[in-house]
Amino acid sequence: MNNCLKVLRAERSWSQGDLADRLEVSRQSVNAIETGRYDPSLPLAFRIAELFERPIEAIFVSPTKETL
Amino acid sequence: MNNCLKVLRAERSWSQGDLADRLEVSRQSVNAIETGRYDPSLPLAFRIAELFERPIEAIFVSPTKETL
DNA sequence: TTTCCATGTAAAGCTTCCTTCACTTATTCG
DNA sequence: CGAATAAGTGAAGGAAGCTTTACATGGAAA
Repeated sequence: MNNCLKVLRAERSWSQGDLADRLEVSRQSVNAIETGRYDPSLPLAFRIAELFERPIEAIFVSPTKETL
Repeated sequence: MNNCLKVLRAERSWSQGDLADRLEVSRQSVNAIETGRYDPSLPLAFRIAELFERPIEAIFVSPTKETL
């Protein structure tokens, strides 16, 4: 599943470690999500959405809704 | 995590099995999510949101946002 | 160059999600 | 009554998310 975590993070000049601390997950988890190796759990997706003050749908893009 | 799947499903007079078919998961998964035994994965949450034509946040309620 | 920080990734292990099979209970309908 | 459908749950196993430890690479800055 595509996402714009990297962009949102860069806008704030946060490292992956900074973001991981705020989300209370490991730096490797943030990296894996950003590089598309796996999707976050729903609870983690909610924490991410709350942190960036955006709806989940504005951060993660369902594969069935990708632009063609 | 709280959700209103059961209500949305009842509004359409679907059984858990009906909903499971539309989501392409097992009936037990639908039941487990409805009864709060576990949260759906993010991809499944997207399919649910698309099926009911509502944002994820209108169906699932983050524990950090529950009404007190 | 050397040091420092950010990033990417691998391995092993645990937890959570999801499956199938199976059984139980309740309700409805003939 | 008996038959059928819906819902809830348990067990066992596979897949995915997340952890810690560890190492490699690249860029910035001294």
